[in-house]
Amino acid sequence: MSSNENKHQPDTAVYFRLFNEIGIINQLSSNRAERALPHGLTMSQFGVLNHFSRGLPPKSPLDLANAFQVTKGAMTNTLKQLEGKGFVDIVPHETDKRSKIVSISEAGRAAHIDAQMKLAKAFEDFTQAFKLEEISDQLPMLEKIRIWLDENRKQV
Amino acid sequence: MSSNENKHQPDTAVYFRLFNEIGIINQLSSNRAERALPHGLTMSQFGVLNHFSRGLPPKSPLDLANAFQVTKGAMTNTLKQLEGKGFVDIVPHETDKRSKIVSISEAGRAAHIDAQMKLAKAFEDFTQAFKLEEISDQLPMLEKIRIWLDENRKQV
DNA sequence: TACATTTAGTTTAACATTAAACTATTTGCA
DNA sequence: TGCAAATAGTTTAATGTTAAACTAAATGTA
Repeated sequence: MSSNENKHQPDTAVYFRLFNEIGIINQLSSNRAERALPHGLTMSQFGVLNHFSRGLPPKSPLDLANAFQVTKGAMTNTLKQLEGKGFVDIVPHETDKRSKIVSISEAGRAAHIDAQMKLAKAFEDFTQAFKLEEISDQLPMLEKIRIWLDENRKQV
Repeated sequence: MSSNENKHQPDTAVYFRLFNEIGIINQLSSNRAERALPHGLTMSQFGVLNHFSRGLPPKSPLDLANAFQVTKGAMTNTLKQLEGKGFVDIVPHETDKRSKIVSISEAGRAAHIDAQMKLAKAFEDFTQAFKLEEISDQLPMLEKIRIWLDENRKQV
C-alpha cells in the first residue's frame, strides 16, 4: 500500500521533501557565501547593498524589512552594521518624523562590486557544474512558491 | 548590451537569484512550520525525530550532525532538548567510549506523528495551491544541487 | 479639537547556531 | 609498546534572529 493511496489527504512527504531540500541548500549556500564575503559583510548586509545596487530607489527600514522578510528589529541591526561601515546613508524622512530613508553610499557601491566579484569566484565551480539553463528552468516555479508563501503568511 | 553578452564569465545573476529565492522560501516555510509544531519542537528537533521515524537505524550524534549539516555543538544542543522531552534515548556506544548512540523513544514516535499531523494541517492550503506533480517535478534538480553543494563543501 | 489607535523604529530577553577551545578516548605508526 | 595524531562529544563566546515591550509621531474619528 503506497503512502499516497488514500487520496483524501495529499501525500505530505513530497511537500516536506521540497522544504527539506531547500533548507539544506540554503544552509550550504549561505555558509559558502558568507565565507567569501569581504568587509565582514553578512548575507543580510549584502542583500541590502544588492537591493540598492540594482538601481532601486531609497527606502525606509520598514520597507527593507518587508522586502527581505525579516523583523524590524533584525533590519535595525543590519542597517546599524552597514552604517557603521559607511556603506549606507540614513537620513530622517522629510515630513514623517517617525521614519528614515536609507540609501547606498559610494563606499557601499564599491563594496558591493567587490563582494559580487568575490561571490562569483566562490561559486565559480558551481556555475561550471550547473548550466545556466538548468538553473533558470527552476526559477519560475520557485518564484511562484516564494510569492505564494509571502502572500499567504499567517499573521506577523 | 545584455548582462550576459560577455561569455567569458557566466552571468552570475541567475545563480544568485536561485539562492535568493531559496533563502526566502526557507525563511517563510520554516517560520510557518515552527509555529505549527507541538511540544515546543524546533525544526531541528523535528528533523531528528523525522529521520528516525523513517525507520533509519540508531546513529551517533556526529552522524546526525553530518546528516543535517550542522556543527557537533548544535547537535549536542538539539539532542539535549530532545532527551529532556523524553523523545530520544541516548546510550553509550558499546565499545567506543567516546561515542554515543541515539535512537527514538516511544514518546518520540508519538510526538512525531502528532507533529506531522499539525504540520500537514499548517500546510494544507499550500498543498491545495500546488499540485503534487509540480512540486515533485522540482525535486530531482534540487536534490542534485543539494548533493553537489554537500560534496563540494570547502573545508569544515 | 481631543484622544484613542496605528505606525516607524529601537531595545530587550531568549534562543539556535557557529567557530574554536577543551576533555576524553582511540588509532596509527615508529 | 609508547606517544603523537585523530576522533567524539561538550562547552564557551560571539552573533543574528525573533517576539514583545517600548518611545515617539501620525492618523482618524467622535
